[in-house]
Amino acid sequence: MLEIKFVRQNKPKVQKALLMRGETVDIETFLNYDDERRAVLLEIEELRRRRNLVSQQIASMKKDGDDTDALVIEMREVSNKIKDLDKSLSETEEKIYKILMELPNIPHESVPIGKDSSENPVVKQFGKQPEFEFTPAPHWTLGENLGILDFDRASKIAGARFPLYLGAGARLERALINFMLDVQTKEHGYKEVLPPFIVNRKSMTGTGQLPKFEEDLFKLEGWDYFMIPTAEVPVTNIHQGEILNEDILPIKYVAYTPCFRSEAGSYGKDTRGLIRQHQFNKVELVKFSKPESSYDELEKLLNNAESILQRLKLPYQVISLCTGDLGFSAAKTYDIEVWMPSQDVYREISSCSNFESFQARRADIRFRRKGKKGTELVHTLNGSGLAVGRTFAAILENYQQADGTISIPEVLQPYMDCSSITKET
RNA sequence: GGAGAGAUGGCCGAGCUGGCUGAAGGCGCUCGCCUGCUAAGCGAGUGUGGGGUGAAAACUCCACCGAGGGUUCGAAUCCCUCUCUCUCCGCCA
Repeated sequence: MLEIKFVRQNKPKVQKALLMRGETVDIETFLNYDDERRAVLLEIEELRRRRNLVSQQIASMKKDGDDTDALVIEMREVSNKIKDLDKSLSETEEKIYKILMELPNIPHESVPIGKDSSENPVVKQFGKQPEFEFTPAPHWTLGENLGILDFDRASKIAGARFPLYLGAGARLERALINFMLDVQTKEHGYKEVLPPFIVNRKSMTGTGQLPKFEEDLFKLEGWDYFMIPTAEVPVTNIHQGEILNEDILPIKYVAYTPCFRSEAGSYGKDTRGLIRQHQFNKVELVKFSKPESSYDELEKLLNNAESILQRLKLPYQVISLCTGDLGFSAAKTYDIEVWMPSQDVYREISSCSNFESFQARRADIRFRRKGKKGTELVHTLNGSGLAVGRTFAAILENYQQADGTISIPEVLQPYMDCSSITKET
């Protein structure tokens, strides 16, 4: 959410930002509602002031035994007037709120301008793409042949787009989760949290999934509860409505959670394999930062996420999302894309964003500076560190051998108790 | 599922027979003072949001005592609905 005052005072800037995002929102109408709101507010406040004054007068007159009937009658009318105006005010505010909640964040000045994902520049690359003396198989073929993935049975249990890991596959998934958590907690100073996987409407609104993107979520029948699409939601909302102490910033959390997404509108895309599932595992990094250091924190967060791929020796590249491809709540986003040999393409495996005060304003997360009065909104950031299912897929594909077995990256071997996955493991 | 108790400022905690209570007191924090009796004492200050005037400092107004309604000239205080927390019973793990 943007601040209404900011929109009022920076109309050209907001309009330009929306245009660069390819959004069409009528700021003019919005600001007219705001004018209307303030005009009515002024009137209401004047009436309230008068009522407050006279009410006190009535109190003291009663104490003296004076007759107050005339004043009481007059105030009865004033109160009715206030009630009417209040109603019209809340109607106007409703309209303003609706627009405000669906207004996306302003991109940071360093975000490249572009219309869609085809214009996202690559900002760095790491690792060498493996060369195979055979045609590399896709991970679903490898996984099914080894008996560690079973999509047929998964669809029997739940349906399309659900994973079933078996044996060494289940162990590899768990090894990855533990490895990622260990690196982030032991080496990068993140605090591990294990949050609820179901959240209420307020939390979803706080991080920006609602009200605009309800169709992307799984909602619980008969409850105003939603399955989390990412740990970002419960973890960012840990500090919802709080005023934080300056000296505990930045706060760094890492959380493993399953994630649930309806994937509405993605029919026909990535129909095979682990890339696009209704349920997948993710280790998420979340930060709360002071405004002046949030972009430094974004770079560090990105590096922390990258370090997982570096240790797994998986080739990847980092792209900076351009204005037209930026997510609703983000001011700036880097995507990390891992090399997928079977498709000869880099696939998104992490998304690291700075939301600045956009989420903090919605979720009401502030901090207080020492020796200064008043509070300020914190900046929130998050990034995958990493999407586990996609990491699993990348390992299968990049580490596949001619005989269809998978060698295990060295750093994972202590977690796996083996150095390769064969049919026998 | 049944019975009861509660929700007040950064925190703790009064007020709840309606009217100088935006809210006592304490803690914390900030600034200043003092200091031979040392994690002390003294003094002052210290909520949030919104509006108006102003270049700004500032001044001023309105709202906020879990949320939303109601009663009333006037509500933290009375009534209703909802949410959450706690205790006891039942049930399940």
